[in-house]
Amino acid sequence: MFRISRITDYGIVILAQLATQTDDAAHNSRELSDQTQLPAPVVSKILKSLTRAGLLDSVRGSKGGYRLARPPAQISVVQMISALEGPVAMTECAIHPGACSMESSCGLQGPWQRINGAVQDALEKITLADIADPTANARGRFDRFVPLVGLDASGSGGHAAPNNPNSKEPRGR
Amino acid sequence: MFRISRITDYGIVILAQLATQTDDAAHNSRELSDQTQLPAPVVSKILKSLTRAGLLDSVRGSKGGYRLARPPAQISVVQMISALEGPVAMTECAIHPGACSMESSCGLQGPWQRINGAVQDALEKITLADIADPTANARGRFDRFVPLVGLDASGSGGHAAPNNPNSKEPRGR
DNA sequence: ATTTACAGGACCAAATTAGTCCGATATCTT
DNA sequence: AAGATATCGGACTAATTTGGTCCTGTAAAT
Repeated sequence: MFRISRITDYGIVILAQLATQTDDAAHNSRELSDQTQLPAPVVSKILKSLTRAGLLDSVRGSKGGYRLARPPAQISVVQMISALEGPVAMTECAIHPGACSMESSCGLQGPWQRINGAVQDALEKITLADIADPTANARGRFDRFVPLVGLDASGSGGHAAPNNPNSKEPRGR
Repeated sequence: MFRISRITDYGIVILAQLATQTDDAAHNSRELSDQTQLPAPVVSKILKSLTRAGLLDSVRGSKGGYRLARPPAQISVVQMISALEGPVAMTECAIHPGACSMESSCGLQGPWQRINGAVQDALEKITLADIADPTANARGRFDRFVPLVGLDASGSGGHAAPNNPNSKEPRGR
């Protein structure tokens, strides 16, 4: 666990797709659905969210579509996640002081704010430009090892491919 | 969103509680439930998971209970999260190469592994000793500002307090 | 005017998560 | 030896969240 949601996952795929387009034209929902192989209604929904969050500009009407609101290097992972699933907040108290009724007795708000800040810093440094850069994909791969407690074999799969009611085989994104 | 699960949240509270105990005695489930004000069955369940993951040692029978398996400084946030909700993996492909059927067409495994690594690094550096240290709580608070996209007012609350079917007021953890 | 495409939500089904409970086993006390 | 106290492991249910679809309205181009 500790995953981003599927919608966010898809959203980043879509953003990466848009980042690779060299022209400045608007790309419509159907086109992006074809390119990413993601279900059209889902793509549409995600594009709307990204637009509302200010990551995309939209053009209505015929010849309309979407384009990045700013250069890929200025769109961080934090922004992408925030756009699609709300602020990066590992706990309620990390960003909403006063929301938790136990706040007075539980002395963990401070630590959580620190932890959350550390995660945000890490995610802030990585941008859409890094993600969409094809050479970056090969670099940085398996270049570190982090021992995991409880890394059991129950990989449980799932989470990355859209549900396909007809086949047990995930058809992937 | 992008939250840890409630169980993990509780688990860290429990671990912090155990870390503050100065004696080397085993503390039982009921005692910890009283101290943390968390529902007894939930505390029990969490303690079992933490034991299975190797973060706690358990003692059976009368006078039995739980104690930390090692010093708080040697228990990182990554380990705590991993123990209760599986490995820290923002996407499937970040830790399970081959699990996603789109892996060949989607060029994002590399980036995701990097992103995941960055988050793990951040979470690795913070330990139970930091969390349980009362002076650390005051420090590190509001000492940074990270602009968030989409930080709307829909705080939506919730997630931090156990469900109480009888009262609409969350009774907190 | 018609066509194309975004905007915003309502809505349902499926999957996850939270929380409870039970029988079995191990250990201490008397 | 018997009884009391705790953990162990897992089954089970209810509530919440998420994923995904669809429908009505609005804006722009032809």
